[in-house]
Amino acid sequence: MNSSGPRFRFAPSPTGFFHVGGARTALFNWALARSTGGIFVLRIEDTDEARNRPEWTDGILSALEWLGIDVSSPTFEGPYFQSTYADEHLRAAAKLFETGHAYYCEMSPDEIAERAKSEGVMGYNGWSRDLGLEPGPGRVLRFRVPEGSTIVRDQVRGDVEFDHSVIEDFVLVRSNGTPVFNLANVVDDMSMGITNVIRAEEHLPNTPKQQMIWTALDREPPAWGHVPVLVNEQRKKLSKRRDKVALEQYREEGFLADAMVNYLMTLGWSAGDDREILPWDEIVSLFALSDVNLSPAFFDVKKLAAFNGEYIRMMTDVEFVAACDPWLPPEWDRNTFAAIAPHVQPRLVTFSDVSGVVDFIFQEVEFDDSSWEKVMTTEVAGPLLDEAIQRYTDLDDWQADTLKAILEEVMEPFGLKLGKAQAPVRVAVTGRTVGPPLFESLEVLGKETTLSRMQVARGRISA
RNA sequence: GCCCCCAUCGUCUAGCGGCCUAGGACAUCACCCUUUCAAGGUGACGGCACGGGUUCGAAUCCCGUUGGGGGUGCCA
Repeated sequence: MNSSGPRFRFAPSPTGFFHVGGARTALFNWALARSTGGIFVLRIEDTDEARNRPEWTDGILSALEWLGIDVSSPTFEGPYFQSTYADEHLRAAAKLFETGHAYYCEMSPDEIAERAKSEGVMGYNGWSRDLGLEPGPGRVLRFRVPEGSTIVRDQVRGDVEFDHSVIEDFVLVRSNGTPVFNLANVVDDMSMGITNVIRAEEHLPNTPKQQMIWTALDREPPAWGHVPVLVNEQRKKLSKRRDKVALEQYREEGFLADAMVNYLMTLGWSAGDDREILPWDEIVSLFALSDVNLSPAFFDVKKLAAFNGEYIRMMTDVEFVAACDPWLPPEWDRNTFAAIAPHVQPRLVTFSDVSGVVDFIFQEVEFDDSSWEKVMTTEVAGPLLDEAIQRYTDLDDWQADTLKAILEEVMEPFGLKLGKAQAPVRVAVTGRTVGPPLFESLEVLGKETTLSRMQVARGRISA
């Protein structure tokens, strides 16, 4: 364990999927841990009993791995589980009680609401503060918020001051004896030696409370850093109810981890020059909290897609073919695919689209109605196909260049340009008006299949 | 309601008092290239929320207004 460098942490609560916002927070922490020679601690905050599935932890780990956060590297530490530290949380609670920083309260939420209403105050107003209650069933432990104010020194937003008069005596331990987030979080950070807490802005209002606990426990609070939240098109915080936030979903749709990582890092941060596509190592060396923006950023899938296309085009042929593999039906011949792959690479946005682009090579053609309507109902389609079929039938040198040259000869009497002339052949062979370059496709498809498809299509025109 | 944060093209951002006639990227549109569609190239469109200050000089500093966001749990 590195005891000298800074110790960052990422503390997600398991929910069954990995939130893209969480991914960004994790990445920010990871980048900082890397560039400072520090440690990235993973702590699963599983104290809420409703959130407690062992397999969800595996999901978090594999999501982190996918993002390039190497859980087996010396920079990584954990995972720790908050639920296993309940004793420590309670010990801290007892200490706070003993030192007078906390007190017991037996008012139920209903009672509090009632009394607040009748007295015209906002929430809990410290009614049990000086009752001197001892611990007991049905009693919660509350923090005694002192007079004054707390200044949170935030590395991304500067100093933020909170007046204690607007912070009520918050609960540390529930009436059932379990610790609440604010307490558990702080105690864990203490015992794990956390020096830097970098998290989303939604935690900023919690921070004065947590800082008060640090101080009450006689410890120096960590360096805070609250990064802006990610929002949807309506500028609301990304929520799993309404928005597509599961990292796993993007992964399944064929987004590249590198593209996702690069994109996420540019949300609220930029390298400073005019580049946004840049390798992770460079991001690490350039990233600084002081350069992080202060306003919420829209998670724009369109731009993510653009990044993805960019990353796809940066791949070598071999890398591209390998990357496509999981998205291709196992029975499709990989050598055949490799032959056409260079032509599909610049046309792909996500890998989930790949099979739909080349399917005609591996399976029966299905004629797309509107494509057929568009090009096969013209007067030239039939005669042109007849001529092309005949010329192709006599051809032995079945190569893209030759196939193209022949069609150019064929089209001449019709007074067509290649763009128009290739259309009937394309629809005949692929079923659609759009697709990979035609003659290269025909070459890959082979003479026999090409010709039989052209003949079938020719017959269909007559019928 | 109260507390806190924020405010440059539609979006993500550069800008940290003069280099700004505000730069880049995505999206959109046009043209070029072209074997359809992409990719690529060129270009266009488009922004400092508003009002006061401060200053010789404000996108940049201060105040206010407006707008947006976050929080306000015995959730995390």
